[in-house]
Amino acid sequence: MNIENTKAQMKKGILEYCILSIISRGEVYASDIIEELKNSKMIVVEGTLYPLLTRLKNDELLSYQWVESNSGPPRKYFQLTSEGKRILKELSETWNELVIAVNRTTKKK
Amino acid sequence: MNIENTKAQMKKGILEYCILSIISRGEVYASDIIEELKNSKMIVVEGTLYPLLTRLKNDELLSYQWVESNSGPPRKYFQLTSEGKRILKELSETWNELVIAVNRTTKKK
DNA sequence: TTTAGTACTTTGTATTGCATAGTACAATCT
DNA sequence: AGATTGTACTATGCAATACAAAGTACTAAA
Repeated sequence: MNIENTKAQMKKGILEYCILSIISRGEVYASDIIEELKNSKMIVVEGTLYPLLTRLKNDELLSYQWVESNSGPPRKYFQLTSEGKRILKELSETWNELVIAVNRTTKKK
Repeated sequence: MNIENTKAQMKKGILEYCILSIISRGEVYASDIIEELKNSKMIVVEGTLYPLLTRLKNDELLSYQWVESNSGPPRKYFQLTSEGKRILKELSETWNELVIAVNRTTKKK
C-alpha cells in the first residue's frame, strides 16, 4: 500500500479536465500549464503532460500553433477547439458527479 | 474521446477509499458493497471489486471470515484492520486534497 | 565551438477498472 | 437423484494513463 501510487491513480482521468480548464482561460504552452498545475498543488510531469496534450490534439479538442520565443526554442501554444469546449463542460459535470458520489459513499459533506 | 472511459479512469485510485469507508461502518460482504456503491451512484463491477478486496487483504488493510448464508453459498465478511483504519484516514486526506487541487485548477469553488 | 537552458518527443513500465470465463455452494425444480 | 437456477467468489487478459527515463531540437551564453 503506497500512498504515492494511489495519488497517481487518483489523478487518472482527472488531468484532462484540469488541462482543458487551464487552456480554456487563454492560450498557453506546456510549461505554463505545468506551472499553473503546480500552483494548485497538482503536480504533473512532462512525461505525462506532453503525451496527454498530444492525445487531446489528436482527439481534436485542442489546436496549437508554433510561436517563436524570444529566449529559447519555439513554443507550442494551445487553444481549445469548439469540441474541446463542449467536452470540457461534460468533464466538469462528470467531475462534480464523481465528487458527489464519493462523498456520499464516504459520508462526507 | 469517450466519456465512459474517462469515468473509468477517474475511478482509479478512488475505489479503495470508497470501499474502505463502507467496510469501516461495519462488516459487509461483496454484494453489500456493490449495493452501497450503486446507491451512491458509484457503479463498480465484480471483476473490479473482488481483485480489489483481495489486494486490500494482501496489503493487510482488511481481514475476513467466512459466514454461512441461510439462502445460498457462504459469504466472505470483511472488516478493517487497524492498518486499514489508518490508511483510510490517510486516503480521506488525500481525496480532500485532490478535490481542493482540482477545484483550484478549474476555478470551481 | 561547446555548454546550458528550454521545449518537445518517444518509449517502456506499473497499476487498476472492466470484461469475460469459469468454479463452487446451496436451494429449488423435475 | 440429477438438473437448473441463483448467489458468491476466483482468475485472467485487455485498455488506458501517470510516471520515469532517454532522447532530439532550438536558442543564447560562455
